[in-house]
Amino acid sequence: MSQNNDIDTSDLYAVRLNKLETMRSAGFDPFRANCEQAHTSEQAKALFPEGAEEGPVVKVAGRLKFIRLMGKASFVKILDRDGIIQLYFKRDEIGEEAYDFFKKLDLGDIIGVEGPMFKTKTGEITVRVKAFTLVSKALRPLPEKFHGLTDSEQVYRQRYLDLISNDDSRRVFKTRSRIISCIRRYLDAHEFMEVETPILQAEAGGAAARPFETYFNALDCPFVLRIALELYLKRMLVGGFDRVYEIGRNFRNEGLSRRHNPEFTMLEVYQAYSDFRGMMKLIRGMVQAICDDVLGTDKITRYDGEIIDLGGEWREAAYKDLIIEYTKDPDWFFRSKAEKLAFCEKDGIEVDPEREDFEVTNNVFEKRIEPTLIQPTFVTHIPRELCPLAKINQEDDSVLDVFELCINGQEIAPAYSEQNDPIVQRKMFEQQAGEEVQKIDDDFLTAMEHGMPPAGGMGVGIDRLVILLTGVPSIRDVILFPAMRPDKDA
RNA sequence: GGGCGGAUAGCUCAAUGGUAGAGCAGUGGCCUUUUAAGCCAUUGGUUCUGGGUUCGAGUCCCAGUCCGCCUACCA
Repeated sequence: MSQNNDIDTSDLYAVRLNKLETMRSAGFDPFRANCEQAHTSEQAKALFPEGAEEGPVVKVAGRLKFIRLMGKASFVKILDRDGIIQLYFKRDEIGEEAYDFFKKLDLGDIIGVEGPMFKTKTGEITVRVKAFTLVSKALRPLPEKFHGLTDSEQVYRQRYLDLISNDDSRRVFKTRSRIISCIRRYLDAHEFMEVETPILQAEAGGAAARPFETYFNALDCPFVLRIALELYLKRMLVGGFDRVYEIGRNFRNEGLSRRHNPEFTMLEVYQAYSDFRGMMKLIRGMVQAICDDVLGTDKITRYDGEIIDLGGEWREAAYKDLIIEYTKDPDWFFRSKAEKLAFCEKDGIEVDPEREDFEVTNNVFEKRIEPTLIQPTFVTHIPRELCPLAKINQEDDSVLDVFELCINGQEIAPAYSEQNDPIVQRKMFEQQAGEEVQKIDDDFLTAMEHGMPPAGGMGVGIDRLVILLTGVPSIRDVILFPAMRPDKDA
């Protein structure tokens, strides 16, 4: 085994490529087709007998994250899907040739090892390596071992590097996955059925948002990516699948922000013979199940240190009461638009004066009230203009039988007693259509004319729920590959 | 779309308008229980791109690219 001495030792890639060629020319394959991982780092540690000095033989595998080479013996740490485990390589255990090979390994290389476990003098469970193999050579260096990767652009574009080097990022995405499986378990246990509806649609319905446009070649017509799940799931109610849900991606061709990614994951749930009150129980039960099964606590610490208490009953507050409380004006809803605009101006809330009266009020809600709703709050009795798909309240026809669940200063889940009167539904759509909000979906109305059972329905923004439950500040922290401009250098 | 901020070694970061540095990583050596291991030596730069001001620009000015934050759009 002779190394090429002409290589530039400052070129990290060239140095590693040279090592790789040296191995290959010595007949060693640095990229194995397989490697037995009999135990993960956590499984191995769990096998260690309480109070003992020595443990059983384990086979673990993972990526080299730390190397502490001390002459004729070394400690290293490898990372696998469960975390980190320390390995001890000793020349007298594995022989001089193997030890020399070990010393050539680089941070980032993936190895498999076998050996009995022991405890170091500081009590750390460690594998005493008897045999090992390099199973995949890393040709590029890892990010800085202490600070990890912080350059946000690289974190998003090369998320794998973020996951390798930042523990908290690993925690967040594992938690996200567990939250979603917990939601499925919860809904399945409540006899809901998971369905899949079209993402490619001729018309974007169920919400008012600008869709992404595409073209369906075989049908020779323009198509869009869905902006909501709602209208197809309600067709399921008509079809007799009276408890359905879908967890899927929605696409909205709009701006990006700390709370918005153009593709985002929605859960929508529909339960026939229920209503928005039933949805309250469902969402609270679901979130508290996640607290129990995934988080092990119902107190969430936000990135700014504030505690959110998800336990017990949740506050209920009527939209109008919140507005009156904030504006300190009991007659707010009898004021003219001009008076409301004057209030906004005085309060520093930017509003387009062309907006409808109810939109001016809703601006006050979104800008001034919603951000203050940190503790879970069901906002009820929302003005009818704000949603064309919900039932109108029987006592007060200016409001809807709906709630918007706000936690962490964000809207987490809106829920309705779903509109099932096709005549009223058409009228509501037509009123909206005047404001060029959404096109009337005649197929949907036809379905409803066949009779849709009374039902409660709810949409849960999964990304925002994960933001809340993991305590991170931005939606980009909970989406593996957030939307970004293509990298020209790539 | 608008405002503000950022971009320097593979990574994390320094550098009054005056010779571009440190730590980690790398390379060579020492070290048989380390914990961001330690010690000695050492390689590594189109300072995002393009213009301009200046005797002299990483630093000042203009334009652009990308990223972040705020804002706007967003039921």
